[in-house]
Amino acid sequence: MTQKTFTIGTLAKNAGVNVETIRFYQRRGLLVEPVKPFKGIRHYSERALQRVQFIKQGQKLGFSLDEILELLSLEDGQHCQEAKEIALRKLTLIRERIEGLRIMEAALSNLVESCSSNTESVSCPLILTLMKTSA
Amino acid sequence: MTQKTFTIGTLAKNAGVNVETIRFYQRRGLLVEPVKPFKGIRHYSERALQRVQFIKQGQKLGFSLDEILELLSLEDGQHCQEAKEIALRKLTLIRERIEGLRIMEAALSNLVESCSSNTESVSCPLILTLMKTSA
DNA sequence: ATAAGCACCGTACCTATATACGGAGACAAG
DNA sequence: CTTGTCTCCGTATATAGGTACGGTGCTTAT
Repeated sequence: MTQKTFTIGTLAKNAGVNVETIRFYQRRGLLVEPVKPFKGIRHYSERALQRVQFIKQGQKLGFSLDEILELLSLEDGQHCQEAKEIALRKLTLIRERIEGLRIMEAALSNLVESCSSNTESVSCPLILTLMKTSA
Repeated sequence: MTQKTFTIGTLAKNAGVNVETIRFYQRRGLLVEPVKPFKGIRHYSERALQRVQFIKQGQKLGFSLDEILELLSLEDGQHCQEAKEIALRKLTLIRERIEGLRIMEAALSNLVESCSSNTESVSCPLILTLMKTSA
């Protein structure tokens, strides 16, 4: 089984990020810097690519790099009790976020609908009102 | 009907933010700076408070201030066609985000469960694997 | 009528998350 | 065996989102 590997440049390209970003993540401890062979260049694994993709996805979902670091620590195998605590904390946060997004979703689709039955101007006090209830 | 009003300080306190943050939001156009009575101080409405709360909630849900500005523009009454377009764009984004969060949620609760039946160490390749499918 | 506590304002500074730059060495293609 | 394209590394700069500072001048309680 030949393991696919990347240079930092191809890794970055595959992940859709800048080379400097990879180096930045290494400094931040989000990625391990692979050993550099004497007089050679570093090689990155498929797994490293997955990690970068995970980081980007995590960011889209609203997590900070520090939070993502915690999530990645789960991936690395942990003592059970600690892993469970982290996971439960994140679960709570995630569920709250989903709930908040659902409320926004409802407000917006309501707006779209009232907009479709009305060619004049619309406003959406709904957004504020709904947000209040969840704040 | 006596309208409740706030000074910038009480507004900030009620919203749980710093006074400077209110001023910052004004500069960014997220809040209107109320007129300043000659030789007096500005007064903020209940509505301004709701807006600040909305901004903070939006941030928790992963929106940038620019995105929140767009969402707030819906609140202000808009020409219908434009409002609908904005709303639909945001709806797509929100639905994607919810979906991504649900995947994370599944991965994490799976981890918690496998952790409960196992007092040793655990790892969670699930997270990466699931993320891959959604990336 | 004076001292405390805000409001007002401009400007400076801070943290997180990158992105850019510049010089030196590696490597593949012609 | 040169030339162009990488990598490597340290350092500098950029952008978003605040937060702090310092001076001035209201109001308000004493």
